[in-house]
Amino acid sequence: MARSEEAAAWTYAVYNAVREVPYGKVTSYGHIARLLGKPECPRQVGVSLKALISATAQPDAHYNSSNVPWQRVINSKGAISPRGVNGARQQAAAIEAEGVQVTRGSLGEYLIDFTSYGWFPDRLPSDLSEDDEDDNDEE
DNA sequence: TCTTTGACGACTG
DNA sequence: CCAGTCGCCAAAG
Repeated sequence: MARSEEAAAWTYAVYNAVREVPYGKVTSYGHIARLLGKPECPRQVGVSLKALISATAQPDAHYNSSNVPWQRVINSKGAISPRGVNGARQQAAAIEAEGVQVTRGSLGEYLIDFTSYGWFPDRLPSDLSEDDEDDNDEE
């Protein structure tokens, strides 16, 4: 498959995986990458989420900022990635709205306690269903 | 067309 | 604990 198609497939896979993060829970870019079988590409997860279309621009898009819980993905340090004061603040507000406690670091970072809110399953719930077949080959 | 820059993260010194 | 390196690769300059 062509590179562009692979890129698109990866992006959709990221969106689908993020959709499985439960309400009120958070996970990391790296964990999403690991769940998708590409542990070396946490950065590409960020690239995909960055490309997520805003719900305001396209309310009916199959994937947009309102039907993909992008706010539940933070970095491995348990902090909302800086990227721009506005963006981080916006994400903090969105995740707090789900009841997740967000604290401020000494440098103004938004921190979330993985012990209380982390979601790090070994496999995606949607993949577990395929697992009840007797023989299947993983990816 | 080539170079830089990131919503990252594991590893090294 | 902090800083630098590397893998990855789509966008932006």
